[in-house]
Amino acid sequence: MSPDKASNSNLHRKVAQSIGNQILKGVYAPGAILPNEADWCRIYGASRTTVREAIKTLNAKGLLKSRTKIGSRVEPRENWNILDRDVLAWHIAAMDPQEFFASVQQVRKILEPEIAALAAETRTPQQLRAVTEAFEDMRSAKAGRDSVEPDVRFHLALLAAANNALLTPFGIMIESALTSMFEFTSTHSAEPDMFIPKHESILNAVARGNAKAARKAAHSLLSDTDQTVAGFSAKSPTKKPRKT
Amino acid sequence: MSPDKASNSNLHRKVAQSIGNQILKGVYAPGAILPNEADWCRIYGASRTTVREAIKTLNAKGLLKSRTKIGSRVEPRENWNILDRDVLAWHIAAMDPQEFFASVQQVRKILEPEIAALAAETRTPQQLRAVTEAFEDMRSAKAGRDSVEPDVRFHLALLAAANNALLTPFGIMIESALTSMFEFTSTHSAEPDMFIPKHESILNAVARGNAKAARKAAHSLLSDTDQTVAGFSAKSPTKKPRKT
DNA sequence: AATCTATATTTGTATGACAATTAAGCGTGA
DNA sequence: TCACGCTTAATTGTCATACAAATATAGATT
Repeated sequence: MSPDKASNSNLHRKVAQSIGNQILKGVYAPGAILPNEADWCRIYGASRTTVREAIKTLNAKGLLKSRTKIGSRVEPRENWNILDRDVLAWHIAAMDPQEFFASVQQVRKILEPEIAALAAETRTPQQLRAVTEAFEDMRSAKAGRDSVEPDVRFHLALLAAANNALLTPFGIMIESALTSMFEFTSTHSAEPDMFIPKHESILNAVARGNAKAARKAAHSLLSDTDQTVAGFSAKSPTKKPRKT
Repeated sequence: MSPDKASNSNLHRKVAQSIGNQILKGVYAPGAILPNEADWCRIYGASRTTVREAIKTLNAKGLLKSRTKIGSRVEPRENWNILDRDVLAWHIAAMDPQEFFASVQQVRKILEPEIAALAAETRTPQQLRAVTEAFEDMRSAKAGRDSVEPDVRFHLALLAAANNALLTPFGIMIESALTSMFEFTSTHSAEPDMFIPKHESILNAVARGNAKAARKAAHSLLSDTDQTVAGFSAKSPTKKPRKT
């Protein structure tokens, strides 16, 4: 059916991506049994070795559980490693964008202020320098496609400076969200300059070690982002919602 | 060296667990190149097929990246899927327990109040029922080993009721934390009865749809948990800290 | 009706071979 | 001396085939 572009080499990777995409799209729902390995071999024209490696990959990401004589069964959603880079990409591809942004913003509003606060309290000089550099690059890039990479880097550096390993998986979410959000903001030509001072406030608070101010500044930035999202949300055509 | 017990069947699983454990222990640091597949075959007395499936698993969890002619290189920590069930288990095995609990509590204090608030706002009747049932089971179990399972279920049901897919990975963390925390609280004979009213407050707030009260109740429960952790932290012998 | 047994299906493991990729060393020429 | 291209060797990637192990299902037995 869907060719599932997957330009990258590595056959087992392509197969994994294709099957993963189908699972996230709901072609195979949680609880369902997948076609067996021989079937996949025929479908993709690949050897069983290759197919098995693909399926092992999906097992490792929590999408499947394989058992002898049974086959591979799709796991319940709560076991999926949604913050895995690949799984998140498949998820985004399968989901209504607005719904996704709403989920992301909800989580960001919970986490990022606290991340900023933690960063203010625990950042090392090195970590502060990383944040600063990202900010400088962001400012000098000014606008356009070049500003998105430092922007992402800024938020990731902040996350790293929070010094809590259990929070790092959110880096992938932030990365995904900011880059795909840029697709919209650039199209809709929202001015990026207004965000620079907000970022600067966070940076300064973290530099001063002022957790409270960092929290507040991060909160303020997110409110602005919220408005941007709401802006293109209102304009963009509504996709049919999925109930799952 | 370490036999890495791994009682479960499936040879490739055992191999993956063993290698994964070694990576989390720091035997192979980020950036390092692992022994090649032929070496692992000799080490574990397994076929290359099996070893490759194990390595694919670790690739899928973000611990490794394999490339032709290079071998498998350990990825930087921020790419590790730390909230994956296996990775988290290896992490716990490798880490100083106190340090781990500190990280967990930090995250819980950030997330759980907001999760409770979201649950109050968005829970379906079914989801509320799941939370209620968990609470009832918890109350009837009273104490001992039987109370930990409903306790975990309570928190997971709450998480599900928050209706945000991006938060679900934390279920694994909560599960891990509560069960291993129980190892201590039972040993140190902390009374579990004092927690029941706190859970009840959360349940009631969620039932009433009162987000603010739910947030406050969850916060209050966590403060108590904090004290318990601090309690056995003070008593338990200090392990030598690891700088990583 | 219940229990055991045989069987068939599916994943799990092993072996051996060759392809594809590419780092590193070598050589050639400017 | 340096730069560039070529060869080579090391490692993962893919394939084909065979057999082992687990276990749901159906059938036989009591």
